[in-house]
Amino acid sequence: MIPERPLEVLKAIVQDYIQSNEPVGSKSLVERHSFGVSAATIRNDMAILEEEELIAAPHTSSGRVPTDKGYRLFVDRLNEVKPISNAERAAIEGFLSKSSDLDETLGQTARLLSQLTNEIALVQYPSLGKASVRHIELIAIDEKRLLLMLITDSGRIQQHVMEVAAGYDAAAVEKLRNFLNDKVAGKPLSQVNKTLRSAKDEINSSLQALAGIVIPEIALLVDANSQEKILLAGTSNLAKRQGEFPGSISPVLEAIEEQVVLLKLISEMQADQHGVSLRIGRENTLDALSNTSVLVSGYENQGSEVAKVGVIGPTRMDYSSNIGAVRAVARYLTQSLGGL
Amino acid sequence: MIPERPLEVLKAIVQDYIQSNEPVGSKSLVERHSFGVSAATIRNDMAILEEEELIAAPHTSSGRVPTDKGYRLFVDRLNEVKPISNAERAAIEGFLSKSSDLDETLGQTARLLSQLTNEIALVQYPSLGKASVRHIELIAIDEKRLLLMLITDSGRIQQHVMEVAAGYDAAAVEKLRNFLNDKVAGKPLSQVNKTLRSAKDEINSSLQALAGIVIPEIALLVDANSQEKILLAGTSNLAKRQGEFPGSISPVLEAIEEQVVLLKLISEMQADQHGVSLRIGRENTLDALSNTSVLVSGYENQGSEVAKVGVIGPTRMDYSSNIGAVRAVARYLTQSLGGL
DNA sequence: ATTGGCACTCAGTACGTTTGAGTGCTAACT
DNA sequence: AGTTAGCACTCAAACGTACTGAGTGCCAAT
Repeated sequence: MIPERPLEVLKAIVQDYIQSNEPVGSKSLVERHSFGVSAATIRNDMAILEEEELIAAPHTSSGRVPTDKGYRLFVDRLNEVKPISNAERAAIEGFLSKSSDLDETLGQTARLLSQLTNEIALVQYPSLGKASVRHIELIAIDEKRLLLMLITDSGRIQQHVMEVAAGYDAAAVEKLRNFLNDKVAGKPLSQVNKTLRSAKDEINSSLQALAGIVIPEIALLVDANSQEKILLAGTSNLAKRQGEFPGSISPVLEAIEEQVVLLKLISEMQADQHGVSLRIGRENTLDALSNTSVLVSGYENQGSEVAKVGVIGPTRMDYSSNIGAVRAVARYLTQSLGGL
Repeated sequence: MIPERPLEVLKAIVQDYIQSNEPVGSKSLVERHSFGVSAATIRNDMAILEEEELIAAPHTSSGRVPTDKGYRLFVDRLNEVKPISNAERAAIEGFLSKSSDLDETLGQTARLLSQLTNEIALVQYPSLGKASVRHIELIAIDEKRLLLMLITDSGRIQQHVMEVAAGYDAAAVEKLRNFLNDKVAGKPLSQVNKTLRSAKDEINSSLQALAGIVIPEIALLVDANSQEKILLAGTSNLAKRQGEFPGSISPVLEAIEEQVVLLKLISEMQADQHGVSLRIGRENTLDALSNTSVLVSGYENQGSEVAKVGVIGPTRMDYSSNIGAVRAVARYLTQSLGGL
């Protein structure tokens, strides 16, 4: 395998390049790090690294730049995760403690993470794939309108207001609610629609009219529920650095605004030993993201449901800090949601 | 005042410049439009326009570019609003008809408008300033948790799940709900907190513990309610055109991600004769937006509440089309929300 | 009021030169 | 065998110079 010193050289190259955004050459390397050997020796080591495709030269005689493979080795074997500073920790705690509802909390989290990392932050809404119905509520708002609520065992609540023909009966609403809860409470969301469809016939004929309105609305809520969603923040962070970014940033922005694609991408990613999961450059199957790295960590809502939170930035990102920040934010988010 | 032909020339300059993004000169002007006069004459007219600061030259000998003042005159006096195409109308109707809840609808609207205009779209959440409480609902989810809901007369619903000390009484919950509704139903949101604070003493002592938990939560919901919010879409549209954009786009992105500032800006804007409201370049008090125009129109939710929807783009934007698109989207949005 | 003519301006482009950071290789050294 | 100094070589970027052409401004003629 590759001997020790060349690996140290790779580490130094990655660090210097992340800092300066300039291809780094042998001379500046020996100046800034104390290898105890001369530039010529470093050059030999760099030749080895280049042989292994861990670094590459943008053009024939220039400094070297890490390849995706180089970053990967760096992250996996050379990089110590930098713990977040106390100030940052305080910021996270301050931000998340005053959260009120889920939307608010996730929005805050995204903004916070984008400020912490100076990258684009993403927060996936908790998936409801495995959730089941805790309760269905029907409330009369006024003479013509009913409020339908769907409460899942993960604590997520969705509601919808329906117009119904005037003059329904309060007792009927009560009856229908009890009927519905009998049928679907405890059932996983995925089975709600089927269950209700087959139960339709059992309904007391006096309730049929009302049920005919309510049941399709339940179906809508269930569908809306299972549709996943991603929140973004800090898009300007990418724009701010368009100079340091190879190529154009607009395909990147387009790609990540395309929720479906992004969801697919992050759902494919499996957590590694750090509890975080990282795709570097072309490791992303998306062409538009071939110059960016995607870094995510899972967080938990109510102990079981899991979704992801993370950042997207140039492959030349500060992995040490970002991994620390993403991990910390995911942890605090889990904590904050547990208490919701 | 300025005679007729120079105004026609200004119109042509604006149109050509919007199309080509090149400073436009007298020669190309006579080529592309049939003024029936020679380039030299057009030059004289251009001298008048320059005198009036309606156009300016980027450098001594080059074509002319409209100034903010030029765009303003163009929009106010020369521009016919281009009605949206049938295809676009169909797209809007298709999109908005399948909306389910408010969040969904507004999100769709933002995306739609950004696609229609190729600009950044913004949608303000309906303001709740004048809304009042229709109903407060308290529901027991399980032994330890209560669901609190706040329903306003505009149909917006907010909910929050609270942990309460185990072993509260179902009857007590019922009582507290009735008490709360007696006190605040029909009251404007702005008075809810005050009313509840002064009503605290009237509460039956057996309910005090529960009320002590619930009332602060209501306050939180009210506050969250009155906090305004803006949705953005199509940020990549700006990045896509960074080439045609003078200066850097990142201050712009930063500015519009700063909700507070943006809210202040659009709330200052008053609708003009077209039902839309437009700030061109430096007319925006924000420095960061000195190269952009902000175009908004009001929409209505449930007949009275009003919020804004619009686009942000370079001053060099297609005002004809964009005004048409924003107007149409605002109209359809009002319509779609009316039926919610 | 309009026009053709003309000198003038200046961003942009093309092209050759210089500069310097950096490489790769070899031969000497430990 | 690993390390090093030395050196020829490469090439992007910076710089300088010249050229081009779209466009102006002005004047005298119509």
